[in-house]
Amino acid sequence: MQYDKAKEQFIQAWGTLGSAWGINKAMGQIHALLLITEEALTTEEIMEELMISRGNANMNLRALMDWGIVQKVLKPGERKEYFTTGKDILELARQVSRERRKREIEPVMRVLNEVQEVEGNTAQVEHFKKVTGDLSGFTKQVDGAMDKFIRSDKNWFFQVLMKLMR
Amino acid sequence: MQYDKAKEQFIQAWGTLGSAWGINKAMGQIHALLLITEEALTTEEIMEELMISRGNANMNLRALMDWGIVQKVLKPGERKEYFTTGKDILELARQVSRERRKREIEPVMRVLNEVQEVEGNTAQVEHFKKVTGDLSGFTKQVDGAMDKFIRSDKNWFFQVLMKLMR
DNA sequence: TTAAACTTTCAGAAAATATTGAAAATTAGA
DNA sequence: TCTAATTTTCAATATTTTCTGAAAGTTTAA
Repeated sequence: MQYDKAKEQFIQAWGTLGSAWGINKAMGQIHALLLITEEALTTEEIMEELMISRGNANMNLRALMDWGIVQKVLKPGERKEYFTTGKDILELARQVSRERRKREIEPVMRVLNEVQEVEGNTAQVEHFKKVTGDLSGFTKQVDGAMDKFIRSDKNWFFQVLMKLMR
Repeated sequence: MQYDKAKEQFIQAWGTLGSAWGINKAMGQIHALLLITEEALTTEEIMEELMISRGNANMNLRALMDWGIVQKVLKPGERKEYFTTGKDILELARQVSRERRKREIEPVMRVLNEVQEVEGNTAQVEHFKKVTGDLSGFTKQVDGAMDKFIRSDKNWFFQVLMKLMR
């Protein structure tokens, strides 16, 4: 397979995968492009490569920086901003976990705790408490595991996976 | 908190959470409603409760059945179809993992493998192979862990979490 | 200062996605 | 068979999300 073809396919796939995970296509594609490019790129280069507008490129670069997975690089003597992303996949996964935990798990836990305060002792209410309690318990466990993963060093994850697999 | 209020909030939250995970709002809400309702419900009841159209209810119920997390219940002597969902949260998580693995991990692994066949030995191509190779390795590990989780019995998961946490 | 280089914003346009509702299809009993 | 109950489909519509491009804003160096 030709490099250009492979690159194109990879960028395309990363964009599509993003969509399934609530990340928009352009954001996924910019990230893919930065991943496979060793040097940092300017907004211009990204616009041209992905054929997107300046506004779009700018917005999604900022979003990626919000997620903490893209960094701004300033080159001495240059006015333009360059962008790059870490090439360490495990660190990437950790950062994504960190953000999703903050953005999704925390709000869900808050709601689950609130609704547990429901009054009454009818079968209906008891059932409601049971289900939301179970969800809450499960969520807490997952949250704890994510926290551990996020704080862990490089080796921990693979060691754990090894243990799980055997 | 009143039951109706708690119910409303829970359904709302479940719908919103779904959106962040590529599942549409109505689908999440129907699932939430079935979760907290012990008895199976008809399409009519779901429409009324969530104030959605027949077409919408029907489509999303079918999607939920596709995911394997909602079941059709036929009551003897009744013409209408009733719907329900399993109340076991761990089993739910397992089923969702099973489907996401099939729908997302498999396609990504396929692309990553294809794209590795890129020709050339320039620094650019070498870097591309390195990054996609790393992604592929990571994905395989995650896939393996998910597979294990999916096949595991009820106790396994909590045992593992316990191990991770200490 | 000034002005060129560059970045950000944002209203409107376009595209993608979700929803409706009524017609068509299916089903089961008379 | 026929018909009424029920489910499914799908074109039209509404809503949400994303994207564009030009104007406004900011920065730096002369």
